[in-house]
Amino acid sequence: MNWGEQLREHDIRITPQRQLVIETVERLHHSTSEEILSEVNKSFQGVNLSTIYRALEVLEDAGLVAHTHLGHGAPSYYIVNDSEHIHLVCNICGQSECIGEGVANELRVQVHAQHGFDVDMGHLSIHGTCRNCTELAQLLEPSQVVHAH
Amino acid sequence: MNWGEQLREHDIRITPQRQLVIETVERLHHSTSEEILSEVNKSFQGVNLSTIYRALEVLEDAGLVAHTHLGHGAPSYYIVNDSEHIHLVCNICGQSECIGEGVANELRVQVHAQHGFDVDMGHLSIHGTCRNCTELAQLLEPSQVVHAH
DNA sequence: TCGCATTTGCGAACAGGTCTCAATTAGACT
DNA sequence: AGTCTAATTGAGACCTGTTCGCAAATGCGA
Repeated sequence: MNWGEQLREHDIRITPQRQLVIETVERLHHSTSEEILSEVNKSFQGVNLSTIYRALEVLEDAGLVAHTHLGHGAPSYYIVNDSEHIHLVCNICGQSECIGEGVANELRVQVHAQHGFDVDMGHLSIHGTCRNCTELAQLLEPSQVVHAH
Repeated sequence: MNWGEQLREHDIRITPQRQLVIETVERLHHSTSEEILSEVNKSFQGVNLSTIYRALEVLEDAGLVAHTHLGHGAPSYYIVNDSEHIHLVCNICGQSECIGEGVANELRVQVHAQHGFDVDMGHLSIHGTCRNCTELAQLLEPSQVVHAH
């Protein structure tokens, strides 16, 4: 099923703006609303930021895109049928890396068994300290370590 | 070691405002900056919101308090030496429940082994659908399900 | 091709958080 | 106890990310 059909299933009209948003999110893999806007505006001026937000909202409801939070700023949007992955976000350097969702399978099963809670894996962002920053921190006084955001 | 000593260790001055913030965060268990402000203002008027933010920042650096994100709005602060726990946040009803961090132990070990990444368990919030909302959703048309935030 | 509900652009408004700066104050040192 | 000074505070302007209201434009079923 292509995205046009998916939208029609949800009684959502197909517009150039929405098509642009889907294509841009797909192309950028992970992007904030501002990034999507400036990318869209490279080929079509006059598309409004609130239109981007509204498009992302309906596309998210339709299950075509999803978002997660990398860092404290704007959320990051991605195409749902991209291979499932979760994010490791470093609190110190702010960089994030994608990993397969396999490591969280045990977690999902246990949380469901023990609490009846259905984990949204795509939304899962794991914060902590990446390998690089752990190694760097060992060379520095604790007081010299500055956190991102 | 009490919090006064912990602050002095980090060359952070002890002020009535900071004491109020620590006591309030401890009393409320989970609270946003606005909630802390209005709670503090019940006993002492004139404390400023930016002071709350600055206090939370230094207390977080000193390792006394930490925050996590429940929902899309303001982050939620808590005392670190409260028994370690992680949060399940329901995307539909918006409610969150605390669970022991045991279920994520396997995740932490694997992420460290495979990626050298040190998971910040206190910051971990797991989003998804709670038992209640899963059951309710089965009684409704999909289109009737309205998500929180 | 018409009709109309949906969608858009635009600007104002809002929420959460940060910054600047003058006035105050904690705490080290007489 | 009194002095000094860097850290801290209150007040308010400002910034970023997001939502809202409304008139004009438009997708799409009939």
